[in-house]
Amino acid sequence: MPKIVRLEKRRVLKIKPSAPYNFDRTVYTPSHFPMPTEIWEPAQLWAALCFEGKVLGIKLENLGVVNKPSVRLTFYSNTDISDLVERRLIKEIRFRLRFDEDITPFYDRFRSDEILGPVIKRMWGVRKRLGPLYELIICSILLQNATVRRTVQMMQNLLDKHGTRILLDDKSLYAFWEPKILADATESELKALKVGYRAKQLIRVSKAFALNEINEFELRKAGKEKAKNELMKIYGIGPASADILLFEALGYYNARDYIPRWEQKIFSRLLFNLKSVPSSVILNELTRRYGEWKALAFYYLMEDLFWRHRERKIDWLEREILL
DNA sequence: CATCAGGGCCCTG
DNA sequence: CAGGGCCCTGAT
Repeated sequence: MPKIVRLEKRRVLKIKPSAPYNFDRTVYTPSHFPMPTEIWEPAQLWAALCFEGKVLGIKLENLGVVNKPSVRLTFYSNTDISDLVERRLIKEIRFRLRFDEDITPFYDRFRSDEILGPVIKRMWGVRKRLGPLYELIICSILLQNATVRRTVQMMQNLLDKHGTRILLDDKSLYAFWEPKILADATESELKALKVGYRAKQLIRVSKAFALNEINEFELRKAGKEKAKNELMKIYGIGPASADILLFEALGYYNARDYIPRWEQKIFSRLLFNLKSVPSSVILNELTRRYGEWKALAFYYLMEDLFWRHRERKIDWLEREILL
């Protein structure tokens, strides 16, 4: 059982993101499996994070509208946070939530694309939020060769054992452990949490982070090819996971060179209105249409589909993908 | 009951 | 560069 911590409110501030900014569709991604590190409700997001070794809670509230965005940010913690750490934290949150990004070049270019155009209208102001590299690496390892259901279970087991459960308002959520914790764990200890052969990978990647052999901030500056190279050196990270990380942690909007089976089925429909098109053909079409924006375009298409499905069930998606 | 695939990756030949 | 094995679980 994890230690449970109730955090105290520390600081509130207001941020004005550049317009357009679609709060709900940026902070919540219905195609992703739910992470116990955060809870979303319309216009609100609660999140737990481990930042510079401290367990923190944050709450984001949407006070504006897409074309006149405004966000209230509240920090919670139990330890003192220096002004310097706080400034870095705010900077990091601005960065991850893409508050200051100009998304309009993407819209200008694809507004009249027959497939992406209508999607852009519905997804107006959506940014690709970036996630913490270490957490995303753990996620991608847990996703491999597993059903989503099992991935969720492995994640829960790990967080129950090694994470910190925090309470914010009436919400209960989990902050990740520091890499050092898993770096010092034994394989059999982790296997008890039902992660199977992934135990070895989890330990090795955690060691690399604990020893600062992988540094998220360095990788952000490294450039795409170098970053990809470094990521693929990690035991347990191959081409599929590297794509995810380049896009979701480092923000490369063209990082999409691999299509897993379940996404292949979806994009056969979205791009060709067919049941099964080879992934190589999908990839070529994606590149032909969207070039350097192909990963972001892919993301827009995918999330739009799942938002539509949320609002009004899409039969084939339910039947063929979500069982 | 057994068998198998599931949102890959590593290792071997 | 093709193919087997990997931990576990729920589906068949």
